[in-house]
This record gives sequence, structure tokens and C-alpha cells, in this order.
Amino acid sequence: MKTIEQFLESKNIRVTAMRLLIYKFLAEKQVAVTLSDIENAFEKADRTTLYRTIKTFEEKAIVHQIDDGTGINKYALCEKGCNCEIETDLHLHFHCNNCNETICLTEHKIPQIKVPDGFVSENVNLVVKGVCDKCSGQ
Amino acid sequence: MKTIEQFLESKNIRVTAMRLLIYKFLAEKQVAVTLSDIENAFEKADRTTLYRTIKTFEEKAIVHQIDDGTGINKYALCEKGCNCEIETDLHLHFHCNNCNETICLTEHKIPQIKVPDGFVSENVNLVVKGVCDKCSGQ
DNA sequence: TCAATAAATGCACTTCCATTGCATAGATAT
DNA sequence: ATATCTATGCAATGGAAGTGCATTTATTGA
Repeated sequence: MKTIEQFLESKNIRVTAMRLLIYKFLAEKQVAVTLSDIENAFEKADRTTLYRTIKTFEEKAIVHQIDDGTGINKYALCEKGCNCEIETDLHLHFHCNNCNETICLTEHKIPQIKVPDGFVSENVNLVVKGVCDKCSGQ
Repeated sequence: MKTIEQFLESKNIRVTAMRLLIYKFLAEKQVAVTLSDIENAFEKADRTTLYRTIKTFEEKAIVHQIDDGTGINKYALCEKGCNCEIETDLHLHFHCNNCNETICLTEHKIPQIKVPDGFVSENVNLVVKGVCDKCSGQ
């Protein structure tokens, strides 16, 4: 069982207080968050720091960016089952039109998509929109 | 064979010179375009007019908006095979990482996506990214 | 035909988010 | 201890979406 510090170091991310806080924040969230969400959670911190921290996490492949069609970038920690570096490992995201939350459905793999001759597929972005379990239960 | 004027009228869109020009511009494009693309094509026209024209076309279901993950909205004319009003008629889009163009693959339908219990799927957005036929041929 | 009405267009803003440059603080290594 | 590199904070920029209002253009009906 690694500590977060050890985990970050193993990914070549230098450990700072801010980065630990942001990591923990992401870890306890069950949904993808926007930069503003993080900003609101850490009002003392500068927006740029948060932005660059997320970008660092993204580069080091411990966070993936999600484009759920709201026009605002969202981010989520990569889980055990999620290997963002590996392009064939693509899961889908669910965006709730009611609560506006976006959830990684890590266990749901994206089916193989055929493209016409001459086209080379490198990446697939799949977002399902609708009503999430929490909202549909109301 | 309808004229464009007749077609627009049949969709309850009032015909204006500007709208005809924008329609023709979209029609001759084989790829999805951004508002800026349209802006550059019609430098004399105001951006707001172009924006609202596109929105009108979208409401009247002769144009569909595409979110290809670049963060910029793109638009394309609905073709014969494309019935955007019908939610089950979802085709996929291909975004070329090389030339940055986005193409509607109208004939490629999106497979049925299963979501977990409690989730209600209303809409699906699928974008495949890679290299398009033109760029891969180089 | 002309006035009254409604829709389309143009201009000026605003807002929101992403991103960058630069100066400073803090950590690392020699 | 100091030189060096990285992280952080502040300020500013830029791009795109969207809105309010005045004006022009088109439509309708008397």
C-alpha cells in the first residue's frame, strides 16, 4: 500500500502541499470536476497553480481530461482500471443533464468503431447524456 | 428539385440574402465549420448575425452542432440521411488531428450503448480522432 | 399605398474559461 | 552556502459564447 507521496513520486511528480491537497480532493470526488470546482474548494490558492497542477497530473497520466459537451473541461483521477496512456483503453463518460455532473464509467469499454478506408482512428471520445442514477431515482 | 429558397421556407425560415449565402457556404463545405470560419468567409457581415443565423438553422433542424473535443463548436448542414430531430438517429464525427477538420460520417451509426441501472440515456456524442483520408494519403 | 407590426441585422458589451509572461518563493543539488 | 531548477502567485491576454438595444428591412392589413 503506497502513500500518496510515494505514488506521486513514482510518477515523477514532485510532492508539494498543494499537489497533495488537490490529489486528495480529486480522489474523494466521485465525479469529474471543473477547474472552477477546484478553485472553489481552495479559495486561498491561485487559479494558475491549480490549472498547472492539473496539467502536470494530466501529463503524468494520473488525471484525464473529459470533454462532456458542456464546453467546460472536466478532470478526473485515473483509476486502477483506467490506463489513459494506453489508447486502446477507452472508457465512456456519462453526463447528467439534470445535475450537470459527469461520471466516468470505467468499466464500460467503448466498442470498436469502424471508420472508412483511409481514416486512421487514434482516439475515441464517447459521452452519453441523460439522467444519472441519483436524479432518476427522485 | 427544390430551390434553396423553397427549402428554407418549407422549414419556416425566412429567406434573406445573408441566410442564403450562409446556407450555400455550409453546403459547399464538406466539413464542419466553426463560427470563425464563417466569419472569415463573410468579413462584411457581423458576427452576431452569423451566430444567430446558425442558431436559427439549428433550431429549425437544418444544421447540427458538433462538439469534437477541440473546445470550439462546429456546425454542419444536416444531409438527407441525417435527421437530427430524431434522437435515435445519431451518427459519428471524425476529427483529424492533423488538418483539424471535422467530418460527419453520416452513414456510420452509433452502436447501442449500455449504461448501468438507474441511468437513462437520452443522447450520445461520439467523436473518433485520428488522421483523415486526405492527410493519411500524404 | 401607407402605416403598423414583426423579424433580421449591426454594434457594443459582458462573461467565462483557457492560457501565458514574468517575478518571486521554495526546494534540490553540488 | 550558493547556484539552479521548479512551483507558485499575480496580472494580463485572447478566444469564444452570449445578450441588450437600436436600427434597418420585410410583412401584413387597413
